[in-house]
Amino acid sequence: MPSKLKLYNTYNAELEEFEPLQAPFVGMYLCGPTVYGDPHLGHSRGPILMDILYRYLMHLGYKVRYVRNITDVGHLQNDSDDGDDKIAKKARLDQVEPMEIVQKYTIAYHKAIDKLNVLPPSIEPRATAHIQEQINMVKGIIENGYAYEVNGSVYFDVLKYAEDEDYGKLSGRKIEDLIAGAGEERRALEGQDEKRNPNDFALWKKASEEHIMKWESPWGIGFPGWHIECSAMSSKYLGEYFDIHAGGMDLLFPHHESEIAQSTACFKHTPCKYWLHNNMITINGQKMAKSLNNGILLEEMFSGDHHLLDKAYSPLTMKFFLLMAHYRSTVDFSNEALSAAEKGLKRLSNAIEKLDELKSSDQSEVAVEAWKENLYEAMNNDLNTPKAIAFLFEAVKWINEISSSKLKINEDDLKLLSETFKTFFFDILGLKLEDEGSDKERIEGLVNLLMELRQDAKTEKNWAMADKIRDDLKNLGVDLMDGKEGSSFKLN
RNA sequence: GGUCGGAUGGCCGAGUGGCUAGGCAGAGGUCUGCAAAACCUUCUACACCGGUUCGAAUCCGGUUCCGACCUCCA
Repeated sequence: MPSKLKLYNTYNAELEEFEPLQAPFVGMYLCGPTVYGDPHLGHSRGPILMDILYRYLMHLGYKVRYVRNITDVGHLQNDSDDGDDKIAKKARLDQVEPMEIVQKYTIAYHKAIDKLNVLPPSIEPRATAHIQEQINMVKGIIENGYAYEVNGSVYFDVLKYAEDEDYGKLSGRKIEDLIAGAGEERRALEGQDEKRNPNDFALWKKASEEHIMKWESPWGIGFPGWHIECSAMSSKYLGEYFDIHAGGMDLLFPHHESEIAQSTACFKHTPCKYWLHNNMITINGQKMAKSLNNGILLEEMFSGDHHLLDKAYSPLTMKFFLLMAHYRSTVDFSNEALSAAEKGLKRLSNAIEKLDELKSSDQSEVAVEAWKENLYEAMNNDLNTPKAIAFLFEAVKWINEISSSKLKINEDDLKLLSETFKTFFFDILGLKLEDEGSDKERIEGLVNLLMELRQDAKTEKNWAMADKIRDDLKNLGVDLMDGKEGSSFKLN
């Protein structure tokens, strides 16, 4: 292998060579979804990024433990809310148990994510199943003097922490700016009067009477602060210092910054070595927001049932589309861009299907070895999937030319080309050939029969009949193509 | 307002001091009864203004525009 994997570490704001703490083992953590609603586009990018990383690390021979949590302790509903637990609130509206909501949307999340051919994580812990771990961590932080209790709530003492540690390093913020930015409005917000400093954040919150999801703790009945769950679960399953922690850029501050502070306050060192952050998704150039009425659920994307979508886009089209952009760039969804991805993926898929039928020659006019190195080089350069895909398209051109005998390749090169192409397509990028349905064989037989009839018509120069067969089949979603060696067909 | 990131051809998107990114769309051609597919060829580019340099889309400064975060919550 010519180069080593390099990842952009947000923590140091630079590209760094990836060195596992304890090779060949790698531990990685992704902040998972809050399961109080149907999964939308924004829920897909993190898992897809991590899926690529997970697959690639395993491909490189690492033994990876991948932890992706389910946040099932919701808190506030949204910015206009009044302090109820997010999940509990919805539960009351729907007259069901909170865990029923959690169950429903966890399943919805899995269903949608599975369609993207994303591998399941090694461990998928739930926040509600780790309350004790969270309490223990809060205790540890209090013992170390970085948190204080007020009226049954526990807050992290940011100023105290900032005296000893570099608070704000991850998100590039200075504590002075944060203090200066604390305006009047903040004081009006719930719980602010209990804090010593507006920047302090809750580790444990006292639960009100109506609050449904609550637990006993040394500080009374309450529920954990948001940030602590990831710290508690990642340290439990990956250790107090692990390799990779990832999430969306929107989580950089305050969530990840707080995780670092909590872990450092509790364990005396940062939680992990590499921080990866994927950029956000926009739709027609605008961010996805309820107020803009442009939020798209994953199921809506797959069914096409949304006012901004011209048609349905398959899960793999969507995955491929996301992979055509680098994970640290924003990616803009539009019908035009999605259909471009759809056609591009088809081009790759067609090439894969041709791969096994290629004939080798004695000589080779293709630099397969260098091409393979380019592919790895692209992946090693901070998982540059768009570049890797560009190289796959280069190979598509070769495959097509070899197929039409315009280019020669010898047996060894063909084998290498085929193996490498398939490895990247299936194993590393996690793509699949789109399912053409279970009746495939029967359809093939039927279409072959019609093609024979059409061939007879053509022999008799009965063009009207030949065209009728072709056109009617096209209306049924079967495209006929006449080639030198007879006709072939493709299902749409 | 603060912090950070971005602005590439009709669309999407890599790249980076001198060498074709790639996909989609467009144009011409090969093939074909016609068409499609495939292949070949090809057009459109680096927001704006200065500067550094033999040379800048790439580095530096400024301008404009866009995005994320900057509160409780997730």
